[in-house]
Amino acid sequence: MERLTPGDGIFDDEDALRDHFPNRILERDEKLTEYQSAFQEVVRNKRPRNVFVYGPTGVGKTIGTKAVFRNVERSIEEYDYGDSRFCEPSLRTVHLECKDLNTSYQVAAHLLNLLRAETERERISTTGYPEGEIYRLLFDELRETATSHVLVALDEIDTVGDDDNILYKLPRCNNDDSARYVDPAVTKVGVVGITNDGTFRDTLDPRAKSTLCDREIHFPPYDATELETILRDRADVAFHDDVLSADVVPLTAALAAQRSGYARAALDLLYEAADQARTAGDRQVTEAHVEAAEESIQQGAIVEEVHGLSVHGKLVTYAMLRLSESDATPAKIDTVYAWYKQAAEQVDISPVTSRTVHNTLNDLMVSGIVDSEEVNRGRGGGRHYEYELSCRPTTLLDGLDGDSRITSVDTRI
DNA sequence: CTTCCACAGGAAAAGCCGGGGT
DNA sequence: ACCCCGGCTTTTCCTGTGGAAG
Repeated sequence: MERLTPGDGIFDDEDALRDHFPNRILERDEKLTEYQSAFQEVVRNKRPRNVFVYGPTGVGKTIGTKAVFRNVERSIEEYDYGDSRFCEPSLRTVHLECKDLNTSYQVAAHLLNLLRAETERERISTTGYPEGEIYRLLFDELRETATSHVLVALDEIDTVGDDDNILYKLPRCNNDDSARYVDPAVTKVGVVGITNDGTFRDTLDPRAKSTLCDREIHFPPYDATELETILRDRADVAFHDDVLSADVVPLTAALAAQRSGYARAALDLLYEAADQARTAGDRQVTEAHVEAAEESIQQGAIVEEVHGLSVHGKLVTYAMLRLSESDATPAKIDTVYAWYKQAAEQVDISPVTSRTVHNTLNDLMVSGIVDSEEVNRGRGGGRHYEYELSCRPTTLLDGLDGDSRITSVDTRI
C-alpha cells in the first residue's frame, strides 16, 4: 500500500466546500436588506420587533441572521449620534442553537447561561429549578443587561415542540409590566425565531404567534443561477487553477437546483464529483464526474429511503425485487400483492390489504424506487398500472440489508 | 355504439397508538 | 391504574375510467 501524501492535484483547500467556510453569504442581498429593516427600531433606540424566519435548511437562515446582527451592531458603531436627536443605543446579540433543547425550560436555562457567559456571574444548573424561577432569573438577567438592547436568535425553535411557553413569554418580557417598559434603564429585547419547518408557525399558540410573528422573513431555496455564483465563489478557494472543466459548475448548480435548491446540496455534489476525480487519479473534474456523483448521491438517498420504510414497505420492495429477478416485471398490482403476501406470511407478519399495498406502491414511486406505466387492454385486461423497479436492485439490497425480518425471507418463494 | 374488463383511487368507517388527565 | 381524546393508518366499500371486444 502506498503512503498517503498531503499533496493533491485537485483540491487546494477542500474545506471551502464544507461547513460554513468561508463565513459569508452570497445572492441574498435583497433578502438580508428586507430582514435587516426589521431592526430599524434598534438603531433608532426604540423597542425592537420580533421576527420569525423560516425556509428550508441550507438557504442561509443562520449565517444570514448572524450577518444581519453584526451589521446592525456596526450600524450603531458607525453612525454619529452626537448631534442627532436619537440617543445612542448599545446592542448585545445572542444566538442560541435549540436543536437539542426539547423544552422551554431548557431553552430558558441555556439562554440564561449564554447571557452570563461573558460576565463573571456564575452559570446555573440546567435542571432543578422550579419552572417559574427559571423565567424570573432569565428576565431579570435580560432587563439588567448593561446594554440598552438585546437581540436573541433562537435557531431551530421547532424542536421545543408544543411547549411554546418561552416563545410566548420571551417576546413579551419587555412589556409584561409597563412601568419597567418605559424606564429607559431597562433593556429592550427582540426575539428572532428561526425554523425550517414550514408548518411550525401554524402549530404555535395564537398568542405566541401574534407576538413572535411581528415580522416574517421567508428564505426561499436558491435557483440555479444563484447556486452557480455560490459554487464559483467557493470553487476558487477549494480547487487548484484549471482543475474544473468549463461546464462543471453550471451543471452542478443545475442538478442541485433541480433536486433541492440548498447550497449545502450543491456544495456536497461538487465535493463528491471532485473526490471521484481525485480517487480515479484524474487531473480534471469533468461533467462526467458530476453526473457520476449525482448518481451516487441519489443511490445513497434511496438506500436511506428504503432503510426508513415500514416493514410493509420493505416487503413490497422485496417483492418487487424478486419479481424483477424472475423477469416478471412490469407486474400488475395483483401479482405484486401475491408475492408480497407470501413474503409477509413467511416471516409471520400479517399482510395488509391490497388497497394499502396500492398506497405503498404510490409512496415507493414518489421515492423513486419503483416506476409505473398505465396500460389498458380493454376487455381483455382492463385499465391498470404495471410496476417495475426504477433503480438498481443492488441499491435496494443495500437498503434492505440489516433488517433481519426481511433478510430471513426465503429467497425461493 | 355498447359492453365490459380489472384495477384506480376517493370517502368513510374502523382500528390503533401515544399522551394527558383523573 | 385507568380512561378518554385526537391524530394517524388501515380496511371496507364503492364509483370511475378508457379502450378493445363484440
